[in-house]
Amino acid sequence: MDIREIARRAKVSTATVSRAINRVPTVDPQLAKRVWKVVDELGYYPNTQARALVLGRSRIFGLIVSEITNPFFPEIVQTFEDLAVKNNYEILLTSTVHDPKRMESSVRRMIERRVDGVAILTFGMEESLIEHLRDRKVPLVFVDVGPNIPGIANIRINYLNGIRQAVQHLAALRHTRIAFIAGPQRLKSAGARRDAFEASMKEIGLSPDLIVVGDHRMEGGMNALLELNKLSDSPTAVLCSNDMTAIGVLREAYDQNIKIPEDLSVVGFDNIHLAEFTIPPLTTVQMSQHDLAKIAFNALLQEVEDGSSSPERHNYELVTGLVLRRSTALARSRRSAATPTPNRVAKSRKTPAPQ
Amino acid sequence: MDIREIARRAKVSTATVSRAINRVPTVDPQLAKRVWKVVDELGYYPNTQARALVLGRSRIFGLIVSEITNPFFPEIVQTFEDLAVKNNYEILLTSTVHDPKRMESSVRRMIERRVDGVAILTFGMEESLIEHLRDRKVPLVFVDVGPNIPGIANIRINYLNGIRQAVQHLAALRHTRIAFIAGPQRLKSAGARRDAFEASMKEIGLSPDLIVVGDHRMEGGMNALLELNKLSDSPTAVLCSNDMTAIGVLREAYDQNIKIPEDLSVVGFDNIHLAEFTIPPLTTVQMSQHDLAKIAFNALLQEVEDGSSSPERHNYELVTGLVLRRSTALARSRRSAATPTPNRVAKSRKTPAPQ
DNA sequence: TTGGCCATGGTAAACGTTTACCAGAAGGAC
DNA sequence: GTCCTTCTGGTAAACGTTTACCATGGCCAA
Repeated sequence: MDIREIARRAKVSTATVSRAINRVPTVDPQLAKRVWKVVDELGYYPNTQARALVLGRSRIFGLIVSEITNPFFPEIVQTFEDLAVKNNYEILLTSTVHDPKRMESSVRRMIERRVDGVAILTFGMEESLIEHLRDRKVPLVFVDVGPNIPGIANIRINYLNGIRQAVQHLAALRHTRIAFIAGPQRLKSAGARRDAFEASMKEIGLSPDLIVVGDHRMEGGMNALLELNKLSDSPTAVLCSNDMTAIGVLREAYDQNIKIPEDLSVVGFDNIHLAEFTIPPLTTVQMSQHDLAKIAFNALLQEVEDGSSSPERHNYELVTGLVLRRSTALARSRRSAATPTPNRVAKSRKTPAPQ
Repeated sequence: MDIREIARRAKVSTATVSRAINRVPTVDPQLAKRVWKVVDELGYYPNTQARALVLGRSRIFGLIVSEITNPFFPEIVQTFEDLAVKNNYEILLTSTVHDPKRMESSVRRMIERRVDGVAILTFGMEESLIEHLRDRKVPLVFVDVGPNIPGIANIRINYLNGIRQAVQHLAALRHTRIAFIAGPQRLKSAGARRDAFEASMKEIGLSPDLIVVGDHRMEGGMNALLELNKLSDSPTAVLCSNDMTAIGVLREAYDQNIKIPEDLSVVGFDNIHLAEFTIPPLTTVQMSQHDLAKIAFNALLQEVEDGSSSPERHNYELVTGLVLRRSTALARSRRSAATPTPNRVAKSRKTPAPQ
């Protein structure tokens, strides 16, 4: 169904229909009413791609995340979505699952669909891809230390702040053997967290040598704790590069019958909603997903609406801070050296579902 | 940058460029090579909206979920995305957050963007909205008992199967006071789960009267357990309408110092990835998100590619089954009636993050 | 009455593709 | 050499909008 169809039935021209629909004030109220009547009767919806074609604006924002199944991201996506509906935008979501090929196809898809802007929340993206976007003048916003390409909005995250609080919190609880479970090495954001950890440790005269790398997922957290416990002088506290890792640690500790927080203090990072519901509830570094999404969206919106990308708008900073819950406690004066008895049950109980 | 620009530089017509790009075999290999060279040099990407306009196909599928922050959905979205890239589709995601207004705008957006099909994974949608879509001949696929509109593909979920297994499992562990924490009442899917519970209980001669309603979120699970424990004859086992609810139950039990599974057996539903990482790991009814997404996607794909919507393809069934982990155990012969001592800490510890 | 100005709506071009249709070249048969 | 066929590539219309530009008609002033 056409705008022409509407025009025919309302006995006006397509121009008038278009004007009526877009509420151009110069159109006679009588005519407008006639047009709207037909529109409603026929259940006509304008074709956005035709409109986009002539307007040169698609009203679509791209959102590239690294892994939608990591609960960190859905919270961002939801806020982004909320803002999108409010502003009459769509969001084109891609999840790169850390795969370079997928990153490439993400970027390609964004360009082919002629999105009006892209928010990049995946961290290991090749610079060449980003330049590809920049060359087409697609407004871009980066979260975190993106490659330092001039003219691209960056939301810097102040990791140090929150991580320093976490480390000092642990130190105040008399922990000295504090381990860090890092994220995937190629991720800049993971690197930044790790750097913040090292800096914070050194600040208070502790050596940040207990570092093992995970994968920002629960599985990695489990393995990391396993590894940490093999050490002769295993830590009394672990700081994790993200909450999912911490959840894995909690889980592995349960298997090993290590009591949290009595035997081991655990701190996460991100403060995803879930962190309030772990057992025990997770002390973690907060970084507001909501604010993050909001800043990203508005940065894009401004750039496309104003056209201008004033340089002072190009740097945003997101603060982080510690939120205390129940996964941290005073370090034991002397931690028992005996290997804790595992209560891991036989594998055979993990019956796969019939299918 | 245009197809015309390419044509000019390659010294051919736009028709040839189009044909070369789309790999039409009748075009001379020499010419094709010339075209591709220019395309690569200029970094040209076809404009999909122009293409969609003339083709009458947008290569976009709509995906309406009820709450992207519920971990159940991201797993579906991921699979959907995977299939989308493979088949050169985009997905237009909307999250209705149980808001009728958002459902309406979801549908409107889908239509305006001229999606080629819609998968509906939100459950309380008004029939009128659905008919709106059907009237425009948009291929539709429903998960679960959608309204019974003929000509719309339905993925029926066999709840009874899995829930019966769960109930029988609990009964075999000598539980007789088995409670059910239902989902939001207006959700048909939640209703179906509840019905399956009631039927399964009756089958083995137990009365399904211990039912309290939650919200399919962790908060609701916590409240529900609170309520259940107020009862004089509180249950020794709880079956939850979804895993998030179960996670809430676990969490509340922790606060109340109720040991899982010794004092209380807990069973979830959905088998989200997280269920393997709760404490204790959650026994739950499995329903493969992956399969679900796959079926939904393929149903849509077939309908748009074949055009035909053969009726036998209109009904799919997804099986469910129990997966045993560690949140269930033998019922205590006599459960202590004493109220368990809460170990809930003072509220003041829940320090909000600085901001 | 006539000329000019405003207000309003219509005509048609443009956005960037695809493809039906056609034109021209090449080659073969007579 | 002429005609027919085949193969390949070009011309132009179409997809559904928006909007610059123009036409019309009404009103007022002289």
